[in-house]
This record gives sequence, structure tokens and C-alpha cells, in this order.
Amino acid sequence: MPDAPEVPRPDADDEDDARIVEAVIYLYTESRRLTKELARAFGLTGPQVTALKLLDAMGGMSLSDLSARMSARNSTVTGIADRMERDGLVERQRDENDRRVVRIRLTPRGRALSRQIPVESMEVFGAALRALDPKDRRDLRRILRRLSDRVEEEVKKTERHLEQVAEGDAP
Amino acid sequence: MPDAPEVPRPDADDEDDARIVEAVIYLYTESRRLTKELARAFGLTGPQVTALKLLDAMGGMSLSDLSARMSARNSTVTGIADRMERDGLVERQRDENDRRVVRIRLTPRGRALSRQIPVESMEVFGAALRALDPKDRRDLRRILRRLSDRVEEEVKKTERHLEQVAEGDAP
DNA sequence: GCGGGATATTTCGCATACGAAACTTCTCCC
DNA sequence: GGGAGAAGTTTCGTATGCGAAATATCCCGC
Repeated sequence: MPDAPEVPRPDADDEDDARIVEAVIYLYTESRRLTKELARAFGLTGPQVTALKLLDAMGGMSLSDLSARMSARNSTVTGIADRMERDGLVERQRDENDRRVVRIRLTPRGRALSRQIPVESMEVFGAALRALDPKDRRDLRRILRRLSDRVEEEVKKTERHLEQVAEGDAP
Repeated sequence: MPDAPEVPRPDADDEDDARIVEAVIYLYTESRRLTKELARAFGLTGPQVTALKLLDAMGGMSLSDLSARMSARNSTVTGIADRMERDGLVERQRDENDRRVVRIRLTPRGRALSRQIPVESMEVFGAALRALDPKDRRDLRRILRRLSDRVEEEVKKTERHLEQVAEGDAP
């Protein structure tokens, strides 16, 4: 679905905003789609490739760290790790010092597979960025930063409001 | 999981790129999370709110059109429509002229619910954009546009390469 | 008017994805 | 040092999300 964050509004002035939003959505979904496509060529899924590459780069990490790096919840990554373990790509090992922690490492097979997957293909985004004018790149970073800050503010504001709105429940 | 499209690279210069990518991901996931949170207050899910608002605005549409507007596949939206129908929010009706087509309309209940959901909460992104300096907004649009074009080019290039890489399959 | 390809939707199997609850282990405070 | 609470992981239930295959219908050419 990806809940398209924008809903049609008749206002004329918002055309520009809509285009910016579309661009952000496009960039996100496209890079996601590409990872998935790349993964498929190696019999993997998108998140599995992400995990494989992260584990290869970091040489093993806790499940929580892996979750954080993948911007996903622990309960989600547990499942991904399960399937990768089933396929012999990773191993789980209880941490000796803190037995709550599960360390996840690549098996030799997982490592070999990771090395076969070209990184360049995952970097379409980076390549496009490097192709930008240096000044544009600086501006982009600055503006996006500012935009993120504003969104963060709005979020806090909205979240307070939301609690008051939630009167008319349904199903 | 959202397959984070970026993978750690040791290069020093890429810090900036990483930050841009992070910002894009942040903006996307945040607006998605907000829709979800808003939805929850009304006993719905993110995509359901999106569908509800679209159907309210358009006054009923075919499943394919709805899918397109939601940037999702038909098979995905079928499920969403199923659950909304189960909850009495929408109705399916075969199109008389073209009996392959299924028209989806809000029930009175669905319409009432839609009207209760404030649109503003879905527009955190828009509000943040409007708060930007006009020049920044113009620049942002221009640069994102250029970036999208470059990504599109890269995608085409990569996709051709991908077919050659796909030798070493796995699991 | 009929046969074959195109189009719209659903079904099926699988992998994410999340939140809440359950469990284990750790930590800190008294 | 013992218990309360915190932290890390898993389990469970539900909802997306996709692609491939099955179904139903349309449409086009002949």
C-alpha cells in the first residue's frame, strides 16, 4: 500500500508540495524496489540482503543492533534471522557476558554469498547524489535537514492533538 | 524492515550522502507512522484510512483505480477491501457496463467515519513544507526533481547490468 | 459469432512489519 | 543478597505487500 501520506486537496498552490512529496516517495520506493530486485537474483529478499551486508560489514552484532540498523523492530528481525538461519546463512549465539543478548554472525556460506552481491547495485541513490552539482548537494542536505526538524516539531504537536481527537472510535 | 537502501561504506566523503538518504527515509517512514497512529485512534489501519479518504473524495472507484492511487498492487488492495467490507465500511458492486470491474463505494457508516477523521493530521509533511523559506522550497523541488531523474537513469543502467550478474544464485 | 489475446479481480503462498505479552537475564537499590 | 524493575529476545495475532496462477469478462479480428 505504502500509505501515501498525501490525500488529494483541490488547492492550486499545493501542486509544488505534492511534487516534493512524490519525489520523496519515489526515491524511497525505488531504492527499496531495487534492493529487492537485486536480492531476487541471489535467491534472497530485500531485508535479507540488507542484513547480510550489514553483518558482513560489522562482523556480527546483537539482534537489537541489527534491528536498529535496519530501522525495524526486534520482533520483525527475529523472523528474518529465523529464515536466514534456516537457510544456513547466519548463526545465533548467546552472548557470554550478557546472556540476554543474542549475537548473530554470518556462516561461511553467508559470508561467501554476501561477497558475491555487488554493492554498486545498491548504490543507485549514492551514484545519483554524486552526480549532482556540489552546491545542490549542500543545499539539498541543508534543506532536508531543516525539513526534518520541522516535521519533528509538527509530529510532537500533532501527537498531543491526536489524543483529544480520538473520541469518535469505530469498528 | 524497510530495506534501508544504504549500507555502511568506510569512505569519508559519503557522510553527506548518508545524511541525505537518512533524511529521505526519515521523512517517508515518519509520515507513514503518523498515518498509522492517526488511523489507530479510529480503529483503523494506515492503508484503510488512505482508502477511506480516497473513496470519500472520489465517490467510489474501481479496485484497480484505488490500487493505483494507493501505489499498491491489486492483490494487496483486494485484502484491504475485504477487511473494510467485513467491517461494514465499504461495499463492492460489479460494474454493469464492464462486468470484470468491481466498483468500491463507502457505506454510510464508512462515509461518516471518513468525515470524522481530520485531514490536517495527515498533512504534517505539507505543514512543514509550507513553513520552509519559499526559495528553499523552490530549490528543494528543483534538486529533488533532478535527483529523481538521475536515479531513473541509474535504474535503467543497473537493471541491464543485473541480468548479467545473476549467475551466482544461492539458497 | 467465435476463438484467442487482453484486462480486472481474486486466490494462494510467502515474507515483512508491528504491538502486546511472555520469558530470561541483568542491574540497581535498599 | 534479594527483590523490583529494566533490558533483550521471542511468541502470537493481525495486516500489509508482492508475484504467480486461476477466473471471469471483454474485445478484436476474421
